[in-house]
Amino acid sequence: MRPARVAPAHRPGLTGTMFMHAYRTHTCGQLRAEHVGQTVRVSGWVQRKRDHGGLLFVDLRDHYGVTQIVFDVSAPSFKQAEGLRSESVITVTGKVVKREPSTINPRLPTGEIEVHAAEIEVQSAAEPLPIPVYVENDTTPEELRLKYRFLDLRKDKLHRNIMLRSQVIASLRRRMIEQGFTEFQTPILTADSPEGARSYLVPSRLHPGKFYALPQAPQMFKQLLMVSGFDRYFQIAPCFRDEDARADRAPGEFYQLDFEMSYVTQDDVFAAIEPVLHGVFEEFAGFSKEQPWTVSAMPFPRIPYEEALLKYGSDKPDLRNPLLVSDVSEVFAGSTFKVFASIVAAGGVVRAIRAPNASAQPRSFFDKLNSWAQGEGKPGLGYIVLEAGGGKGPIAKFVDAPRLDKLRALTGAQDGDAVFFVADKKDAAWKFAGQVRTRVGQEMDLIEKGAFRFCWIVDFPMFELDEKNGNKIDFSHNPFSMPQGGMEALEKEDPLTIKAWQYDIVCNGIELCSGAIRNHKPEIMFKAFGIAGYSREEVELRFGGMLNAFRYGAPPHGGAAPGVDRIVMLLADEPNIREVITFPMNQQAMDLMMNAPTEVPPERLRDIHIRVQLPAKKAE
RNA sequence: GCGGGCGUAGUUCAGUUGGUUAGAACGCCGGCCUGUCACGCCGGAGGUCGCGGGUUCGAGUCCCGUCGCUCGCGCCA
Repeated sequence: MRPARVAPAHRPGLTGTMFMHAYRTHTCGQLRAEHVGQTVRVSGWVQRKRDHGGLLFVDLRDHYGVTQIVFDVSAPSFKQAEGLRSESVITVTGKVVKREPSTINPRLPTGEIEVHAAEIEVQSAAEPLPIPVYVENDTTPEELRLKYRFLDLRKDKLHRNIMLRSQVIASLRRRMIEQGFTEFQTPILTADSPEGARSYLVPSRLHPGKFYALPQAPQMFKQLLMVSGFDRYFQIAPCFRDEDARADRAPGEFYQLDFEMSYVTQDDVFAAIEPVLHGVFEEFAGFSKEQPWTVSAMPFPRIPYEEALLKYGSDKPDLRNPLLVSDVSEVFAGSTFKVFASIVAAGGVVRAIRAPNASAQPRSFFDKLNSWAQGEGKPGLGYIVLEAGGGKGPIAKFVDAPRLDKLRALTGAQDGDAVFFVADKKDAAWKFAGQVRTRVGQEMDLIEKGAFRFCWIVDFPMFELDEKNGNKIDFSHNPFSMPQGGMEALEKEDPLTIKAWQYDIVCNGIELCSGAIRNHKPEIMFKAFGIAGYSREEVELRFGGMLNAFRYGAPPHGGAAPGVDRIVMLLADEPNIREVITFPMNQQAMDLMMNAPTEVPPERLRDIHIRVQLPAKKAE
């Protein structure tokens, strides 16, 4: 890593050390052959010590690199150095010496030289470490890593991930400002929004019984900034949601590149953000990699929501996976394969995943997938292997020649391929077909490597049926999105067919960004909420602030919010989002290092008018 | 809330069909070592086998419960 700041150079002519900086003249990554002969002072952590009795080597590490320090038994500092434990912080003063050719370490940028220590000062002796800081193949349990995060962050990989994060955020800022966006801050203590995820609540001391909420996103504020005429807003915005964690979802808090633009159509939003994301991915595609990964060319492909569900079995398709899903219901409709035929007759569907050249796979390949499917709670995973113009496999005998031809036509399958089947009600079928697509792609090692594959998912439905609540119509995504077709569509069309100006960006199967053209017309909002079962009064009560703003001249506007943590996670090629967050909480939303959340003294609770009512303990 | 995986020394792990005093590596402590860069060699300390109960002559091992971590489902406008 190149030094971000330059340490004061050694001043020739000063032979003593009394005029030197107290801690360092150079960083541990800085010294080269050109410094040979200079007396320098370096400070850092004792990464490793190799004690030869009469000669002792210390790898001294700081943020910038590692320098080998040599202590000779004749030096007064030798005894002190011998007693050092790993990760102690020391300051060493000594002469830069060229290494003998045979002792040069080509793996270190500073490997041509070493510092012969004349003086040592121990700044901070380290106790024995609870977790190893410098080992290869680190398998320290995460619980301990999080508790001792300050040690964990010293490790090269995590240290570089966090530096990457900072650089990515700086790059995003620069690119947004270059596109004419202005950064704003918005409140952290704000009002609870009744829609969406669970909010974190903060009790008010001055207003007994009332609560602030931490923003799930600065959604309303950014729209209000548009109403205020600022035209192009962005913010690296902290967002707070009290929802359960996942590998790619940090509990509690995360960051979004939140932005909003006035007088724009969906295409304008795409044109604004695509170069930013494309640019930042191109810029950092080589992070920690032998070869930079390739990034989808602009414009990113646009896939309508319905098509994504059908062809990829997901609303966040991984385009690195070449497998596609197709609907083959008609192959089985009225066929002798009663299981599938009856599902189709009952309104269900049969979906097929073509696996090219899978006939070469051993029987165990299909058995393994079948038991995997059973493990997912499915009856199994049916398949047909196409060979010599016919079909093989457990269900092939139910598929006669004309139906087999139809299957080939619908899936594009040829001899040598296998086709897997998923039969179920429509929603369950696309979902599981997507899982099969992923699984088969992984098992056959078909997932493209070294690539960031982007796409837009567009035309999300405005409404959906909430089957858990008696088939009530509800917003399927964001209630503030503008329905395609506007008021006319709301008045005349079947709500379940109305699309919204709503879009996601997906990269390698991860939802990176979500956004919409907003509904800035109160009348259309009342109508949309009415369809979802909310009265005018309720809408007024819940969103009065924003509705009011829209009554005094609101520009048409829209935006989106790419997730910063996920961007960094993809660039760092980390499977877990905690690897790109400096001080993450664990899956239970606890900060193991700072010990949060924690109980507070009763007087603090009295201040904020809170009485704790703990859940009843389970009966023994 | 539900399901899968894991839980043995400071750390990573091994531990046979249930059978003597639970082992190894790294780390730690002590000693030796002048060219290492994962330095090497010798010695030593270090264990409520997550916790509770049960079966058994005998449990790290089998059974039940429970707790913790993690991955997933639910959840995530």
